[in-house]
Amino acid sequence: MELQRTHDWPSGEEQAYAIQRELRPLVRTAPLAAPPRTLAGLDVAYGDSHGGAEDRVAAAVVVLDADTLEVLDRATAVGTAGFPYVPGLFAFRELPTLITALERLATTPDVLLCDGQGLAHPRRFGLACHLGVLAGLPTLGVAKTPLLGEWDEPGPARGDSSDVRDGGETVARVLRTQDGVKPLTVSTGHLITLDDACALVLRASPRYRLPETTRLADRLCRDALAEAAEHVA
DNA sequence: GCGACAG
DNA sequence: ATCTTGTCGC
Repeated sequence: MELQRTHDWPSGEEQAYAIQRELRPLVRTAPLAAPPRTLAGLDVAYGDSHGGAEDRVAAAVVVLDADTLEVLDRATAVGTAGFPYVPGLFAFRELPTLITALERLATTPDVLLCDGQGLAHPRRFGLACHLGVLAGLPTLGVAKTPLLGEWDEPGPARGDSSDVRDGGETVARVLRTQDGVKPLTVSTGHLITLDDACALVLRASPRYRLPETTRLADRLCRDALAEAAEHVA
């Protein structure tokens, strides 16, 4: 698929904040235009240290049939993080390599399931929102741990959920994808509603805590990283 | 000022 | 994210 190269990559935090201020108004929370036929999972694996801008990274995208969860397409890319890990600026670290992987996809997915936050972000512009604007596609954020907000503990069963509130607004929902497991934090990215985002995450998680999209993308980017490592040796 | 902080 | 043994439970 093709992506729009909307902006140059920031070299420092101030530039990164400026880009977030500029792009945030473009985010739209809206019902899906049509029932998605395909879902894409995205993830990134790290090679070297732990937070530096020079860290080796591998990104992966896996496209699944929205109903059968059968794998339809996949792509990977290896590169450098290019930005240090700063909570709130996380997208600048993973997006370059993720975008390269997306461009190598033979197809265009209907929805992108991102590893991290969407609206549940200090400036309401997490990775899922950012990628949604750049790709012009519906996106949602699925995070294993929350970044901010307050919420009540959801019920113990699969499907139980509770809204996450921050600064007087609902920014996400904690969602139990299996009985008794720790809930995931789901938030809207772009061109989707929170209800639809949660429904899709639940549908993509028939057996494990994490959706099949992220599980498969996680495996694929780890493999890509290992393969890149021995390509050197 | 202090602590917390997606991956 | 990543480094890692044993251990509790279905």
